[in-house]
Parts: sequence; structure tokens; C-alpha cells
Amino acid sequence: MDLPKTFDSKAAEERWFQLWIDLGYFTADPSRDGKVFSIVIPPPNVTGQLHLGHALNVSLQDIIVRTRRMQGYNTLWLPGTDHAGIATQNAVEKDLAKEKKNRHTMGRDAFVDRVWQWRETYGSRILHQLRRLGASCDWSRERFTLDPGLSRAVTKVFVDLYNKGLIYRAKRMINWCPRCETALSDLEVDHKDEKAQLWYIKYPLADSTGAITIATTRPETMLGDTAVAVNPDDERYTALTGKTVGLPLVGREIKIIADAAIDREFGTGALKVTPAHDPVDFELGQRHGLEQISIFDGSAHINENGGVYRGMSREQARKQIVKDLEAADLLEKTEPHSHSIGVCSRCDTVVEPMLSEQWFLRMREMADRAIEAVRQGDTTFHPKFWENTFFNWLENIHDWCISRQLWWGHRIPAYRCVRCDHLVVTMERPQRCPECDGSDIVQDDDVLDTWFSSGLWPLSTLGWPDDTPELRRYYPTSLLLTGFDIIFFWVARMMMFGLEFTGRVPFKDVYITPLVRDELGKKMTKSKGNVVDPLDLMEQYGADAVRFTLAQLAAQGRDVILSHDRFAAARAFANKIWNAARFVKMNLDPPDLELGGGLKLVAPEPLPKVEIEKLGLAERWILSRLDSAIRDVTRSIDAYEFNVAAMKLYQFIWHEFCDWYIELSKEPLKAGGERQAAARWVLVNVFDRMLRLLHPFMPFVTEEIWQVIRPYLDEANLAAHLPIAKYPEPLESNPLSEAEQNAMQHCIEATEAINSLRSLLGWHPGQRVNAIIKRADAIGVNELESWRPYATTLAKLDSLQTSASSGARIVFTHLGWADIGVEAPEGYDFELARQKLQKQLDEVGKHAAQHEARLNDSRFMAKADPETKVEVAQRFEGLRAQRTMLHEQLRQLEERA
RNA sequence: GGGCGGUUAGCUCAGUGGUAGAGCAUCGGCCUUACAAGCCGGGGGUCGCAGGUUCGAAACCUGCACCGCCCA
Repeated sequence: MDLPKTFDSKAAEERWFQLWIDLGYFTADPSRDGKVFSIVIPPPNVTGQLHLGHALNVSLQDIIVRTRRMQGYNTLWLPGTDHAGIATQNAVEKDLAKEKKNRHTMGRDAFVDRVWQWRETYGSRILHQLRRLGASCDWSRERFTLDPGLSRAVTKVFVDLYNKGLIYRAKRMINWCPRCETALSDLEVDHKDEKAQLWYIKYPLADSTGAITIATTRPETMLGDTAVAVNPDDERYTALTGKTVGLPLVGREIKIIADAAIDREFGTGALKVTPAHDPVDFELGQRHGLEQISIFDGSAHINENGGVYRGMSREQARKQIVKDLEAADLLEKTEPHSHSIGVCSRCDTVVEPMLSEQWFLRMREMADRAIEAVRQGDTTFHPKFWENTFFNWLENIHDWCISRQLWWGHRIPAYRCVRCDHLVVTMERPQRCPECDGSDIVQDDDVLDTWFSSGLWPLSTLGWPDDTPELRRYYPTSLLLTGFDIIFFWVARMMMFGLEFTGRVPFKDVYITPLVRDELGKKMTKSKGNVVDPLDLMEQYGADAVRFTLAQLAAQGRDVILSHDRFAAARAFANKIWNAARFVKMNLDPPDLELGGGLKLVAPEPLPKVEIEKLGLAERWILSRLDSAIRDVTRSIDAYEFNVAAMKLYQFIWHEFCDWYIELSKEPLKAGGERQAAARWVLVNVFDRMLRLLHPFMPFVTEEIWQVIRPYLDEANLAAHLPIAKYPEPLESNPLSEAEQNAMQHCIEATEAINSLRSLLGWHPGQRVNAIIKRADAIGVNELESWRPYATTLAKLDSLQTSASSGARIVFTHLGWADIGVEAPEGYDFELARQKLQKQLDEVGKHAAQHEARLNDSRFMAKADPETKVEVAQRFEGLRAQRTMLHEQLRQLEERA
């Protein structure tokens, strides 16, 4: 049956993916021996929608995973999702709000049930979308961070770290999101520049001898002030230090203290000190033994310590306090002031520094080990410069606040005896208090930071803490492929946990993907409305084209800038291959064997292998080019240079196989006999290996086509489908000698030169012409004869002569190794040809002059290395000959004009 | 304030010391029996700026400018 004229991507996508899965091609088998390649997917949030970041990440992972699988590695690609504590809880709370409900009225159990329902509905949405891209994950091993096994790993780690003394509970200044009503880690706070103002407020001295003016960006926190601080070297305030002021609006008497940390240049040089609501003031308070007065409740409304302001929000309180200060004539002035404020990375609410009792994880030693592992190369980042980012963060790390006041997540395995307040941290809930034998025991209300469980992902998904076959076979994983934005959140924490609990790094390589930006180079965000949906792209261009384009754009160290033109070009590429397949297929079965209605007299059968020595020059040339492509693509994938590999595939398939070999094959295919058999075998062999090489990039179109040519392949134990076919390898020895390589190169150059002349001279593209080749002594008669038939076909020649009978109307162009001429048609205006030759002459003249200058430069001759000198001299000789020829040509043309 | 990355053709990017490249876009000619999502041909760049190293710099060094990002 004839293949349709254009490739139908959707049909191919639907036809193959489910079949591959059903046949178990992606299912890992830990009992199999041999080389291992394993990788865990960066688990997308259950709340999420597929975006281009995922598409890029998964496309690249699939390229390398499919390559390794075809190369015979025991391959595991483990997929799964992350429960994403705050993000998911927020999403469900929003959902509830639509029904005018909230989690507090529902209660914890009902709320958590509701989130689970939500997760059942939407939780695997992204993973399903990833399948459309062709992701060859082992879907039978899909994991979720809240699965029982993974949760047990989390509990075990918490208990062990607690017992090692690395996890502790402490009252500290932490970041508090008043909207989410939970503590956040430093990483979950984004910093934004805000244009605000500085309020100058007079604090009257208690002895009524005057006032000290302080400057503040947060007047409302004065309700919690317990001191005023100045720099001890600040002479303006020496006399006041140690005195007492009456805190306006509150009436509390507070001291003026001196501390070297105070910046004399800021404001008036005097600062109010609020130890319960500012990290710097907290430190100051510690040093000076100041009282800590909290004035906010969990939603950042003023609490009972705020007197008449109680119940007001931060914003209301600020307004009222400023008003009241003005009324009391204590507001000296305000001035504009820009500073940075922290906001919750999840909901954008301004974070409140709060004094709070939380669980912390001591990081220093774990961080040092992670740094050391990367320094000594146990794990390598690609591109390497990301290691600096990794080191920098770990070197300046603070203890990690791991408790969250949320309901969705892993509940902290800490239990407290109500009777004696004894705390137990254990895997299982204790029945009785080991201290007082009381049975009234309550579990800590809080859950763990999401990243605490994601940090265990490579371990917990493989069954740790149990000693499973998966863990033994696939840990450490081979590669982690993820975005730079989670190097701290995730990569660093996996490194630390992996080293802490197994003594081994969790992955050998870390490939950091670039950020995907829109066509204008802008980051894609929902608020900008410039988000491109990968599903739309797949709909429009096909999954293969989307994957190929992303790979092409993924240059290391650069952002990916999207371009619709590139997607269209990749779709054209898929179609090009499709049509090449139509050509090959058309030529496999002799037409005389075909019957009407698509029936054939004989079933397709494997083509007999033709010995390399019996192949024609063009056949051996394309085999040699394929070898080169295989080597380049394989090397590039090994180096994670996906763009280089994609470019090479494009170049080989389109410009070498389609543009040249298919054209070259047409003549022998028509010739019949041995030459036809040879060309057929080469077409199939090259096409087969080319499809295998391309398959990891474009799985669907390649499979669709491969199934068509598969019956013609002669291979022992031939795979049924491409995902498990053997990865192509170069031939054992180059089928092409160097002389033959040059011959083909000359053939190509001559053909291009003749086509160019045909166009320049105004011949119709289909017009057969007589070509003349001169000054071709360098290549010899044998070489010319070896490619004469090819050039005759491809350049549409009537004849290719070595000497011109009459030179009157012949226009020559020069190649390094020969001059090639074509006769101009009647009435041709030679001006165009003259311009063209002049341009060539300018170019050649320029280069010749450069080379000559170098050869005449005594410093060059004295210092350049010998090979360079020989090279330059040889090139100069060639350029000079060309220059002479061009001069002569121009002279003749001018005579004619 | 500290750090990282980038600046090469209209666009997106290769190119780590020796004649400036690719894809797309553009222009001209072609429905040549695999493909008009195609074929053939053409035009287009003082490699961000200034110094330096070198016989020789887009590339190496220094400084600057601009764009983007991270950390504080």
C-alpha cells in the first residue's frame, strides 16, 4: 500500500506509545545483569499543569534514556509526583473558598481527605501529559511522595537525624507567612524591592530633657519595642546612652543602648529595637538581654500586647499609629526609602519575621560532605559552572526550618505525653509514655517541609530503607536532569541525604537544563500571559517536532528561547524523513511485482547483504558519512550536548542522505542488476541505522517508518520495535579511502558549481547543459571517471568534457582543484557573469593578499610552526592560480562586451 | 554589595589561536515521478567597546558598557 504524502503525527503517536508500554519495553528488570543506567524524574507537583519546562526536561531525559536502553543498558527511568505541601494545600483551600468553606471549620481529617480526593482527580495529570511526549518511563514504578513506603523513609530519616542530634527543636526568629499561617525556610522567601518610606519618630526622654529621634520602615512594630539602639562611637548620642525613653502610644519605659552593629549613616543613627519581629533586632536583644514582646498573631493582626490596636491588621495598625503619632506631634518627618521586603514564594504575602518554636535540621556537617563530594568529582555538574552556585549556597548555609504548620504532608513523628510533657521521637506511635507510663499521648501537629521528602526521592522511590533489588541495582542513579532553580531546594538536599544515609552520592552527573523563555526572551509567567502550552504545540507540530526543537535549542549555558519557526522547521524535518521513506519503500519492491489494490505477489523479505567492496563510490560514501554521524551523535549525547547531536542528525539526514545519496541512488536503482541490488541494500541499511540513531529524538515518526522497512532487514534476533532495537554503531573500518573521499567531495563541488552557473547564466533549471572541466590535472582521469556518471545525473549534463572545442561563450568558475565552465545561451548579457566573477576575484584577491603578506612577514616565518607555514604556502599557491584564472576570465568577458 | 551567564548574519545559535559558519527568515528561478512542509541558486556579519598578550585574536588576559539571573 502506498504511504500517504505527508506524515500524520497524531496517528503515529496514538499507534505506538501504548503498545510500547503494553509490551513492557520500558519496564526495568533489576535481576538483569550488565551496565546500568538509572534516572529518577524530578517529580512534578500534583497541583501542576504541564509547562514547557517539564516538556524540555522530559524530552532531554527521554533522549538519553532511550539511547541507553538501545545501547543495551539495564535502564530504569522512574516517574512520580510530589505532594507539594503548601502549593497543594493552597490550591485546595482556594477550591473550598468557592464553596464558602475553610479548613478550620472542616477539621483536619476531613480536610486531608478532601486533599486526597483532589489528588486522585488531578494528581497524575502532568504524568499523563508527559506520555504524550513519548516519555519512556517505567510507568509500573510510578511513585508519590506520600505513598506508604516513601512516608516510612521520611519518618525513618527524621527519627535517625533526631537521634543523631541533628534535628532539634528551638525557639528562633523564623519567616512566617501570615496567609498560609506557617513557618517557611529561608529559601521559600523571595526578596522584592519596594519603594517605601522612612518614618522619623521622636521618642521622648523619660527625664523630660528632650527626645531622641529614630528612623524606621515599620512604625507599627513600635508596639513591641524594648530598646532604642545607637552606635557606641556615635558622639551625637554618647550623652544619651543609658538613659530611658518613654515609648510613645504605649508608655513603656525602654533603655537607650549602644551596640557596634548599628549603622550611623542610616536615618538618624538611632534605631528602635523590636526583638520579637526583626532578625537583626533579635540578635541585638540576645546580646543585651532585652525582653521579646510579640505583637502579632498568626495572621499578622495585632495581639493582646498591642493595647488599643489589638485586632488591627499590619496595614491598619501602621496607618493608625502614624496618625496617632502625628496627633501627638511625635512624627518629625517622612522621607522616601527603597528597601527589600520578603514575600512568601507561594502566595506573595509579605513575610513576617516571628519568634517561634520550630523544628530545625543542623546543616553544617552534611553540607560540608556534599561540597566535598562534588569537589572530588563523585558528582559532576553540566555545565560545570553551576557547581559554583551549589558551593556558594552550601558554604553559607543556615540550619533548615523543617516544620510547617500545614495539614497536607508528612506529620512529624514526635509524640508528647500530656501528663509529664516528655517528648518521644519514634517510628511508631508509643502506647505509653516511657517516662511516666501515661497513656495520654499527642502527636506533634506540624508536618515536614515538602523538600524534606523530595530530598529522599532517589532513595525512597527505590525502596530504601529496605535493601531492595531496585536499590541495589539502580542506586546511585546515573544522572539527574533538572532546572537550576531547584539546585538548592532539591539537588543539594538529595546530595546531603544520600551521603548521610548511604555514604554515596545519589547521582553521578547533574545536568542543569536552561530556562525556557518566550520568543521575546521573557520568562514565561501566568501573570504575563505569555505561557506557551506544550500540548498546543504538540497538537500543532507533533510530539516529535516539539521534542526535536527543544533538543536543538538546549545549548548548554544558555536559556532556551522559543521560536515557532523552529517548531515548524522540525515538523518539516519529520515530513522530509517521511518522504524519504516513501522513496525507499517505492524502490524496494520492483513495480512489476505489484498488483492492483495494494496487493503484492511476494511478501517483503530481507535484502541480501552486499559486500562493501562490491558497492559503488556513492554507496560507500554514504555509509562513511553515516559512520561519521553515528560517532558525532553518540559523542554529543554522552557529553549532554543535545543541540549538537540534533544539529548533526538534521545535517546528515537532510543534506547528506536526502540531498545527495537519494539523488545519487536514482541512477543505479534504474540500472537494474547488481548495481540496483547494491543501491537497494544501502538505502535500507542506511535508513535503518539512521532511524535508530534518530529514534531517541523523534520516537514516533521513526517507529512508524521503521515498521515499513523492517521486513527488508537482515539481522539475527531483530527487535520487533525500535525502542528495543540495537543502537547503531559505525562499521569496523571506513568503507571509503581518503582518495575516494576527495573524489566525492570533488563530485559535489563540481555539481554545485555547474548548478550555480546554470542559474547565473539564466538557463532553465531543467535545461541539460554541456560542461567543461579545465586545469583538473590534480585529480587525474581515473578520479574524474569515477564520479562522471553522478555529476552527469545530478548536474543534468549532456556532456562533461575535459577540453572546450570553442571557448567563445563559455563562462568558467573556479574551484580549488579545477575550473568548470558552462556555455551561455544565445542573447545572454554577460554583465551578470562579470559581476559574479569580479566578486569572486575580490574575495580570492583578498585572501591571496593575506597569505602573501604572511609569507613575506619575517616574524611569521621565524615564529610560526612549520606545519602552519607549509599550509599557508600551499594555500597561497592555490589562491594565486585562481586569481590568475579569474583575471583571464574577466579579460575575456570584457573583450566580449 | 558579592557572584554567575550572555553579547557573532534580520531571528535563534555553533564556532577555545591560522581563509567567519548552520538552521530559520529573505531574494531570484523551478510543480525536475519521495517530499511546494519541496528542489536549485543568490544576497547578507568592521564577531558589544577599549586596551593588552601573540608572527597571528571572534577565541586568551584586563577594564568598560549593556542584557539576564542568583545570593545578601
